[in-house]
Amino acid sequence: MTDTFVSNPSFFKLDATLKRIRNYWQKTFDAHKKDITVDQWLLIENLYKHKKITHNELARMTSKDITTVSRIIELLVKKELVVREGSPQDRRKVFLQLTQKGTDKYKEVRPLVLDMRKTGWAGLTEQDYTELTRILDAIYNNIP
Amino acid sequence: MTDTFVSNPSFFKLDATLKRIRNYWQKTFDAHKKDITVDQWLLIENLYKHKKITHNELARMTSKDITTVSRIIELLVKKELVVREGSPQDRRKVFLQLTQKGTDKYKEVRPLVLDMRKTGWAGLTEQDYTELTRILDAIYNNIP
DNA sequence: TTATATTAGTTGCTACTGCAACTATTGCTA
DNA sequence: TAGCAATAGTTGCAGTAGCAACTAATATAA
Repeated sequence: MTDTFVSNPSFFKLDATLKRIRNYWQKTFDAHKKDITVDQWLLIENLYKHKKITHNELARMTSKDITTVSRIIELLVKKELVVREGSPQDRRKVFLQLTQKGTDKYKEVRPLVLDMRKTGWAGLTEQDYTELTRILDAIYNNIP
Repeated sequence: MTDTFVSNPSFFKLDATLKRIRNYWQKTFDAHKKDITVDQWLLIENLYKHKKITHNELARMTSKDITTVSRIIELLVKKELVVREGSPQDRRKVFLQLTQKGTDKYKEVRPLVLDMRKTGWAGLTEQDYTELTRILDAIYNNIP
């Protein structure tokens, strides 16, 4: 591997791309008055798929710090999109669930997200997707 | 492009990989007592390369908001790694430059960064790098 | 069974992000 | 040249990120 190669700013490119996507998503949510942030959406999406999970599990699934999840959930509870429910078996645990309003929000926002993903991948192939996944996974797993 | 494909969480994978890299870099900086954050490093790196630029130019180069750059620079000035110098030609502009201490910091930290890049790319080829760049650029340019 | 370790979650703190509103300065145009 | 638009930068605000220290509850080991 050449030195030029190693010096190249892949970190920067990842960061720039992600920011661009995040920005686009947020602007689209705002334009459609969805009253939601990108990260709030990510939590809702996972809660929809897994129905009833704890802060910890949600944190692992979303690659977020438990602290961060706890605070985003706080906001979602205030918006009445999520309810917290203590576990009777283990009183340390708190189960999270979408409310009806939360489920409705999911169904409202999901089409926007699908559209935006299509936009982002325009002109790219499934092969490209596989490659991207492979390379990102490799980098991820290289890091101690 | 299939629906399964579009539903796949590429955003999430990008985010997770970037967080992992960022975390690894920060922990390495801390372990070597470099007293610097990853984003502070990115600004220093660009100031080293471009010597004398404004907040605006630095923001464009790093894909950061001018606001963010302004505040990170504030911290770097406090650490005496950067000096601000008003432009006599255009009194709205402020030129930024590394101090000697800032230049020293750059030279101190740079080897760590090169090592970490090598670690991240272990087992991957230049071809992989080219592919990643191509795909990320395509996504970036697809976004309106 | 008591002491200790582990686990779940919250709170405090510092830093990065991005929008909106603001000041100061410069450029452009009627 | 007066008036307005554009540009550079800062400040206020809300949200995300992650570490450290904390509480509460559960699990484990002497």
